[in-house]
Amino acid sequence: MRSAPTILHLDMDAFFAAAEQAAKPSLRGKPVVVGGLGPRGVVSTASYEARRFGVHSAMPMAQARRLAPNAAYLVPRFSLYRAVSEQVMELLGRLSPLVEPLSLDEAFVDLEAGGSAADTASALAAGERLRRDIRAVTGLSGSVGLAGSKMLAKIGSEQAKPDGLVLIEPGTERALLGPMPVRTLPGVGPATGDHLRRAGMTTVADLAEAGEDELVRLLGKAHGASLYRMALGRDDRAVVSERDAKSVSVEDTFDVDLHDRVRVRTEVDRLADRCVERLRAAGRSGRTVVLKVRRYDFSTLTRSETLRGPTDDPGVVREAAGRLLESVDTTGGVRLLGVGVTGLADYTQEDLFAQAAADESAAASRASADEREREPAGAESAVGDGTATSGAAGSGGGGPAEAPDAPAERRFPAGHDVRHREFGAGWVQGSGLRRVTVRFEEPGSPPGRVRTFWADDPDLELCEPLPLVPAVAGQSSWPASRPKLRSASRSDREAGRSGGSGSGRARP
DNA sequence: TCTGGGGTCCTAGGACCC
DNA sequence: TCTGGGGTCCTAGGACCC
Repeated sequence: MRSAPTILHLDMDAFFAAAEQAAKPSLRGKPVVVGGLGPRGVVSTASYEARRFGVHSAMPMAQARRLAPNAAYLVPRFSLYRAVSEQVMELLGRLSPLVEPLSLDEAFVDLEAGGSAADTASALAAGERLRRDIRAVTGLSGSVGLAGSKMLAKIGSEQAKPDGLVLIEPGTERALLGPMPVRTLPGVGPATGDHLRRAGMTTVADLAEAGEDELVRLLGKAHGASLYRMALGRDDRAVVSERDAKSVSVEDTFDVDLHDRVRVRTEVDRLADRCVERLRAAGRSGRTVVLKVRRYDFSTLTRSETLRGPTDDPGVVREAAGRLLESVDTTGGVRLLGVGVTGLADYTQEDLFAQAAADESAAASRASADEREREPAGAESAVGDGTATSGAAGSGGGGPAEAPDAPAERRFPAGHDVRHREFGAGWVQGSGLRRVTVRFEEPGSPPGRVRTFWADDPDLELCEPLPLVPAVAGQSSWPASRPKLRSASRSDREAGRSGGSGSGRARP
């Protein structure tokens, strides 16, 4: 607890949706929903316009479509959000070396450690200046909470939303928290909330009154004790930058439940490979392999195996995951599979035995891995205009790995940026039936017009997201414009492969 | 057409060791 | 040895967060 409100919490407003609206002028002021477009997708972020229809995060997409049929539905574009996030984090870094990112759109900043504020007036000034800078550099709005602790700074930014700033003066915490619902406190979710309500506690004041012993009895040692402290407004957690990841995992939910054991095993292998890719990219290795299985009835189980030493070998992880799969009953169908690695160490291969054993199987399996790179072609549409938006039905089993044997068709995912040789920059409003509908507009432009092309039109190229605000001299650069991004080279590859057949615009 | 994907932390029981 | 206790590792599951 500090006597001055020098802990800042920043939370970008409806981040993914707001970034899409900034990128697509025709969507500004309209309901926008970002999330998975497949049959089992959920909402990542809804714009404030969409929230008025009752759409919110984690809601099944199907329900969102019922509530807001005319909203624009877009898949997340993480390369765009990461680029904007880097701009924002760079601005935070100017306030203090002590910045703790919580996600792409959220962070704590220790203003005192940065020497940028030591009292209420200067903290307020820093917060307001930050909000102005964020808008100038990214075109987006963020909300700021300022307080003497992390918890209250976060509660402050929540209260400030959207596009505001709230400063909680140290000393006023208990009076402010008292009447609030218990769910306001971090760590109180649906289960704990119910638990407390059944015990007759609905407000933060109720918790403070109950006392620590009662809360520990109810919720367990760690949770009870920390909740009691929070209820009193006590929170001494420091802002910490640079936390090492403790696990790496990947998982896939399939459009249709998997029943074929062989197919399940194949998917586990692919997930193991993807997991190891990420592990290696982070320069780490891990000792415990975790398999996650969600069955047809949503029951979820995990099985884990700890190796003798850390590994980053795909063969070793595949085989461990495969062994774990043996112990799982999958009759009835599999909805989700996941493979993870924990017990991370910095990249050091200690287990030479495992390494040697793995090398053989890795070599064998790698040969077949290349065959499965393709993605399914399908019909999808970004705008809720009644167009069908089935997600890539494929031939039978469904799911992310399913690919038709038809000649490769270029994919134009709804919402992604494209460039046309004649018409310039735009984005994919819908695709399917070998056609692509593009709206030609970009961040600085007025709302643009729609045109439709054949999917194999050589004049049409998928491209990287554009900056949301034109670059200004002296301002931070646009991270996405750096050449290292993988997806750029990938779309080049795909474009190169589609040559041959005749081109020309379609006018359906 | 119910329910994503990537994480973190905590609990609890059993094994195993001293 | 009739009976104790603590510490650590492993495994499985659950709550929570964005």
